Amino acid sequence: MGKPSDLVQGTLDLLILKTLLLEPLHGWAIGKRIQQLSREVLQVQQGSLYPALHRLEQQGWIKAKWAESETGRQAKFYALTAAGRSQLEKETANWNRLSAAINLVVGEA
Amino acid sequence: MGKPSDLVQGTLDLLILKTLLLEPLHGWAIGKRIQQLSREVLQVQQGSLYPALHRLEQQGWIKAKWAESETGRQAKFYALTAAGRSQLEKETANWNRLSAAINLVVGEA
DNA sequence: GCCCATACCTAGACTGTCTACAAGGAGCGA
DNA sequence: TCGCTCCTTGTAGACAGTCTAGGTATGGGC
Repeated sequence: MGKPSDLVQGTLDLLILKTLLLEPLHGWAIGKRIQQLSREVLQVQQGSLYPALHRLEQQGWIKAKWAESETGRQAKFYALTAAGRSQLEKETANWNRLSAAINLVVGEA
Repeated sequence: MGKPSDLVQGTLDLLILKTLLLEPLHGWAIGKRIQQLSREVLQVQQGSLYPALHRLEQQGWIKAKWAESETGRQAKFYALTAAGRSQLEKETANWNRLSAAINLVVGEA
């Protein structure tokens, strides 16, 4: 599992889906966006990111399309599907449930 | 990784250390305690719990001692060491940092 | 005698993340 | 033109924590 210093295991899918909720993005931008939104706390390694994207695409939660990036190059843009949106809701609820439960254990005198 | 439905990956050590902060407990009781404190949300499987305890003991964060349980049987009681206490602080801080970062990403319109 | 709750343990599979590497194009300064 | 940096995608292999599924043993209640 490497070192769980950059990410909490099992939350990457959630983070990716969430960043795609507003607009389609290409892989590289997704990593940057997560990093930026988390104020540089979360770092998504490429070796984690790309396999995750392929995983999500295979599940039918996101869909890829080649297009031109902001810098004028070809990039693979991923967009949330309907199934992806419902998956996002599910994962968000689960995260809230579990993190709240952990805080119950951790956060008491 | 099985299914991350019962636990958030990488948080079990933290949960165990925290439950041992107040008083030494034996393995079986630790699992029950976590389950109870989290209001039945977190379920610690024995196949996760015992390897984790051995791992923590090997790191010098907890220390085992055989004693009699509440039900009058022999049980292995684990107590937090000094190193374990500082590790608990470290892991707590890390959890707060990371979960806050995730919430920054997830919890915005 | 039998089952259930307590209490410990392990082997093997699963899987997500990490490190490290590979590859290529665009822009830019020297 | 050479080399550097940034963008952009990707793979292979190692690593490690959790799960499933099994095992052993004791004591109490029926």
